[in-house]
Amino acid sequence: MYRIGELAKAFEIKSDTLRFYEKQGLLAPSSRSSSGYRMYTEQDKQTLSFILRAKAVGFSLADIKSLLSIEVDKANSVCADVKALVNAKLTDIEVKMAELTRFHISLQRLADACCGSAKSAEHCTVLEALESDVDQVRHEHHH
Amino acid sequence: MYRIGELAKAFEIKSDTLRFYEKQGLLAPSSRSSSGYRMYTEQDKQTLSFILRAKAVGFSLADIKSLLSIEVDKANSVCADVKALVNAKLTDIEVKMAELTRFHISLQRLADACCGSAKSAEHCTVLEALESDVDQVRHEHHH
DNA sequence: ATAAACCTTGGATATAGGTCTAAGGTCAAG
DNA sequence: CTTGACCTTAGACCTATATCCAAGGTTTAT
Ligand SMILES: [Zn+2]
Ligand SMILES: [Zn+2]
Ligand SMILES: [Zn+2]
Ligand SMILES: [Zn+2]
Repeated sequence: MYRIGELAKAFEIKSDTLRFYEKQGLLAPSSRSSSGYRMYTEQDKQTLSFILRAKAVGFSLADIKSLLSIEVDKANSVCADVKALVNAKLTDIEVKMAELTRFHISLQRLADACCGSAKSAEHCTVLEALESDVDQVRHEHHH
Repeated sequence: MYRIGELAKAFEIKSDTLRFYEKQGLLAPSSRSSSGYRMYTEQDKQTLSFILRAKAVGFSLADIKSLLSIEVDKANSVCADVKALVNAKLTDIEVKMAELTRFHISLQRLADACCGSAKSAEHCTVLEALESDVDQVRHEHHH
């Protein structure tokens, strides 16, 4: 069992953030101590880890809540609902990954084309590489 | 040449957003009409496309500005600087992709394990699938 | 027994990224 | 030559996601 400050420190966030998540319905401690302290279990810690990872890849707190709420509501849901929600999130992720891949290709092409020397970048065609639709970027490089 | 409203409409954003990007130093129209209207070129349109794609994959406007500024500053930069910045962004992208992949695996595992039927999801172990570190999720599924 | 950490409610402030309003000027169509 | 769409600026306002602070009280650690 972790107290709020311990859990916060473990993830390098503030206690305030945990109270905030609680208010937002994302993560409530599994119990309170007799003196009223929030007591977080390993399970809570896992959930927090999930929340932070989801945030890191661009899900909003609302998105995350909807994922977490599957658990809460599952007594009242049917598998078809669960599966539909999960599949929707899978699609979101696939879209994000496709965009990232596209970006990576552009930037990689640029990095490859740039000599990386200490000479002026005057002719280094960054934006061309970034903006053009793949394939036809020419790098007859300078210097 | 596009007027602000035309360009905005083409990307389904507000004219306000374009003015905002201009104030933030992200994208200024190449010229103004005699009456002061912002006039955007094809090149500007390409840059906007770049900005929006970068945003869509989670780069902040500040990040994007730093990428765009390579172009602006390149007369004063050397290839080494350009390459360093680009490589840093490549690393960012790789990190995001790794996280997304991890997420995708978790969710996919869940989707696979869930029967998707109209029966109660009471035993559908969503959070277990989401939270556990890969590999050891057991789905001896219900019903 | 004192400090450090925690609790509460409630509100202020911050940052990012817009979105809207007010008060006016410009332009194309009928 | 009027109407309605579009433009200008400056600044107010909004949401999401926190972070901080106040005031007053309790608990835990040393
Ligand atoms: Zn170069
Ligand atoms: Zn070079
Ligand atoms: Zn199921
Ligand atoms: Zn099922």
